[in-house]
Amino acid sequence: MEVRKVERISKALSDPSRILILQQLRQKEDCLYCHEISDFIDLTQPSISHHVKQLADADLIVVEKEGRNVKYKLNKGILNEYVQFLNTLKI
Amino acid sequence: MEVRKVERISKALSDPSRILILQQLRQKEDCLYCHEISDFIDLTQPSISHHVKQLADADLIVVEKEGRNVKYKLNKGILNEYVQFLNTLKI
DNA sequence: CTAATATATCGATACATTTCAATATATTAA
DNA sequence: TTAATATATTGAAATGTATCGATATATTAG
Repeated sequence: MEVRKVERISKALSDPSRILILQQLRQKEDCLYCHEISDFIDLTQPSISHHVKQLADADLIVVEKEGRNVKYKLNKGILNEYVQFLNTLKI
Repeated sequence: MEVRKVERISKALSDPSRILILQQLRQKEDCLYCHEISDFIDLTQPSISHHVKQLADADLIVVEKEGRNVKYKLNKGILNEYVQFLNTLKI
């Protein structure tokens, strides 16, 4: 994995709201709807949209449109690649 | 691992200079001296000191004084904990 | 087609981070 | 003890990020 990508993923993971979104994604068994996020994050809609974008730009989540709703899934592949990179740092 | 800690480690990992320091640490087989960092990072001494501090505050590196020199080691334990946290996001 | 709903984008402000020059501290050498 | 070396801290400028209100876009409902 390229350093630029590691940077971007790390930055995406460096915010409490975004970590919470990923944790809820796991709890919801990998299928979180956009409008559900405001249930557990006390920020305005544009702010939440911004955080989701960071996660999507880092490829940590996959965005799927369902009519006028948006659904997110965790991209386990990229998380695995990231973990693999971290493991290379441990010799 | 607590979310605050995940945040701090992620932030430490979100900068190219800091990633490079960790990579060189691995190459030097876990024993990098402070003054060696300027060989591969083109920043002033205070900037390098700042980056090293971020890594140390995140517990990613262990700092050891050797006379007037400072030596760094990777903290593999914390990296393992971080990876373990990331794995909990994948169900 | 029009109104309502869901999400994204824009522009501005507040806050955080990076970087540097200058300076401080700590250790060794002379 | 004084000078030299290694690293840390401070303060400031530049840049980046988070947040919000306002607005745009896209989809569905009526």
